[in-house]
Amino acid sequence: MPTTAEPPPPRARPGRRRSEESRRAILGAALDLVGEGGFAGLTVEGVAARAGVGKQTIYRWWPSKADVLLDALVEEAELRVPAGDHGGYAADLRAFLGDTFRLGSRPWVAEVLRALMAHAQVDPAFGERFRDSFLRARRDALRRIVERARERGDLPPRPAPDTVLDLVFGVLWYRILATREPLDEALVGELLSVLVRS
Amino acid sequence: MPTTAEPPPPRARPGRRRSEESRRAILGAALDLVGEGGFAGLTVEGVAARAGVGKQTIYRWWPSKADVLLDALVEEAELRVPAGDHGGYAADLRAFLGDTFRLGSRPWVAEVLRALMAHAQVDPAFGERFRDSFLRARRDALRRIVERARERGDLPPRPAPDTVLDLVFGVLWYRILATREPLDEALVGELLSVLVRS
Amino acid sequence: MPTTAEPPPPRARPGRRRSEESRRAILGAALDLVGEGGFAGLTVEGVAARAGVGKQTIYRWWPSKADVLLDALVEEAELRVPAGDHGGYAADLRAFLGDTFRLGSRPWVAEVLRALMAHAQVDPAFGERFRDSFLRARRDALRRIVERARERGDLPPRPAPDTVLDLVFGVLWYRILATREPLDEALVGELLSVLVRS
Amino acid sequence: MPTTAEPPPPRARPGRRRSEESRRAILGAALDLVGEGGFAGLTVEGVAARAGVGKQTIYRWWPSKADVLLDALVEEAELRVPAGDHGGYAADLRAFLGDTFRLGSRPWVAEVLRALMAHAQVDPAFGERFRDSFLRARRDALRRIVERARERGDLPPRPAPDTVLDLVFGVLWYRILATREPLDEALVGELLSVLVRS
DNA sequence: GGCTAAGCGAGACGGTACGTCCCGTCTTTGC
DNA sequence: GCAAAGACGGGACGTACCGTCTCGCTTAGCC
Repeated sequence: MPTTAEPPPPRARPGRRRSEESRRAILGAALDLVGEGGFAGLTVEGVAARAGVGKQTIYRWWPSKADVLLDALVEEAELRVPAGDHGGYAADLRAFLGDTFRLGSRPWVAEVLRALMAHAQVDPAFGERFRDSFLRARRDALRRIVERARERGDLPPRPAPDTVLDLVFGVLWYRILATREPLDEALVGELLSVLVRS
Repeated sequence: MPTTAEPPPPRARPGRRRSEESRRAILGAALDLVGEGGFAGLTVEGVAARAGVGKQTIYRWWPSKADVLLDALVEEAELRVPAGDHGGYAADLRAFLGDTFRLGSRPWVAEVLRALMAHAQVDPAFGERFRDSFLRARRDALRRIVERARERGDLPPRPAPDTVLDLVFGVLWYRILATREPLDEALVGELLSVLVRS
Repeated sequence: MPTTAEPPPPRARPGRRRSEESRRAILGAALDLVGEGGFAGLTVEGVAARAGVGKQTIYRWWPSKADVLLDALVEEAELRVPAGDHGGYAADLRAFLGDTFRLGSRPWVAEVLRALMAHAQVDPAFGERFRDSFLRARRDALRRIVERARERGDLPPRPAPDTVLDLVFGVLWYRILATREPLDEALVGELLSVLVRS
Repeated sequence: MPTTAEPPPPRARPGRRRSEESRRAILGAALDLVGEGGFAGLTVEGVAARAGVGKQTIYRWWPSKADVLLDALVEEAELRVPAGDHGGYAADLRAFLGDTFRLGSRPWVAEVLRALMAHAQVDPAFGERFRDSFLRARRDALRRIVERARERGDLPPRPAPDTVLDLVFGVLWYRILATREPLDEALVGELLSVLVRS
């Protein structure tokens, strides 16, 4: 008799359930503290104290304080992947860049992104998680746009699809991390001129 | 006849001179420790112990351990600015990218660059120093190449000079920090195709 | 029937309890180190290392290293207050002096007493604690003996009770701190001849 | 021909002479600092800075900062030994106690005495110097008085001469170090009643 | 209703590194 | 050769957080 695949029972364990209230308080406190003192001002002890929570509760659910922050970012910033179809490569790109830059222009988001990328360099385990979840999702969204253009025959022969991703995210992160210049409409135009060769 | 102002004699103060031996030992120890354990393994106490030096001697001459590392990088990697004239924009660019990528391909250099950029996000004061010295010098070198091309009439109308800088360094840093893919010859080709529009 | 007020239960707080093992290890390490290198050889770092304990655990429970040492002395030396009734002033005094001198003749006790009195001069806050707890308790014990003699009519008119305390403890401490001559039976006789005027 | 003993030439060494000005500035600065922050506030670096002097100059002439302080005390307090003859034991004692207590009642003197006795416990080498010079001189002064009384037949049979010294200096130091009660006329009376048995 | 099993706030624990203070020494220029 | 200046190796300070480990308590499913 073949065993049928069971849908995993969503909840059968005894014991107290995870506190939604604490979870929210922790994410909120993490954002608060990063906003106030940058990533250097974000400590597990500080989050616990601010959230009115025991440190153990944080360590129980997140492997590091950067993971807390990443969760907070995803939850708070409504990080939808904007890969909708706007009828053409240029229009799709413009929409993607507009959405992405608009998000990265909110100061606290930029601050959190800086903190995450910095921590990814220092904590290799988090670095892997960060690349494999957050960064990959962003790349995949843009890759879908490029792929769609290729299928349409919309895509210029150069630069190659992967280079498109490197150029777009390279400039984005470089401005956030290094020059701190705004992600503005002018930059969208420059990028489009490079990528679309109108 | 009035005496003309003399250039001030470079040294007249009393007191023991700064120890060149200690300075070198500190820079060497910093590179060693970063190589062994990443930036997380770099501590002022560790550097002092490894270099056979008092902690105060480090704090006396560098504002933070990241500044030590930056000095060590500049001194060790012979960071010459490769803006020589190769006869044309494409050739100049190719030379610059080759030099730069060759340097960034050495693993310990990449490790140090990651550490510095990460610390620049966490320590705002160091961030400013890092931007205003190291990053600016790199940008200026490339800017001179672009400028020379513009004077020659060699420069394509798009992308704009500043965008060139953002694209080149954006991709460079993005690969170092995020994707960790190699800075190889293929990337040089891709960049040239975008920037020169052959 | 109303319930009568109950004495508060001695422990209801959450959180891990203080480690008795660490407490003992700290006191023991403090005595060891003073024995080996005098008070100058007693450092918080040394105690922590020797006791296998974090420095914070010491700072959490004692305001200074001298307080650690005082606790260790009180605990280790079984500092009972020898104010038993031996039938008369002279006998009481003789018993008190014998007990006290016997204690102060143990080399490590003398070493600790020197360290405590010295630190009391250097650290005013500890000085106050030292006077108000340790020194006061010793004085009170002798004062009870003198008081009992006064009630019995046993007490000579001079010296006044407070002067008795000053003379006894004065000589005791002077020998410990200054001359370092032994606290021997001869001194007991001399003091008795002065205080009792037999 | 026998060589005649030459009187040592009082000054023949080459080089700059010891600066009297620096010496005075150092002693003054030491007293200032002890007055301001107790012995804990007395550091060699502090004295050097306050006196406008190099640290080496201090180390050249004094083995420890406590020796500086001792010199300052001796120089400043005009520590004459008051063993003049007043015609009888009681009168001599009264004069000695009066002089001594008057000196010890000046707050800065008491502070310095506390510091010296404390440091003598912590630094064994200084302890020996302190006992063999300062403390011994005080004891000798009182011993001369007692001796004179003995020769006159003025001295009571008890307490023994050495006990007299222990009692007097014991009470004196005990008040300075432990109880911090004033060295007043009442105490002189009490001591006389014990020592003279009028 | 009692039992077992989480999860919770609280907080003490062994550690590591921080940045500072001061030590006592050494080295330089200048008198 | 003494003096001021000041850098040097070293050691301890007291603090801040780390990540772990009990506590007493609460909240859930299960027999």
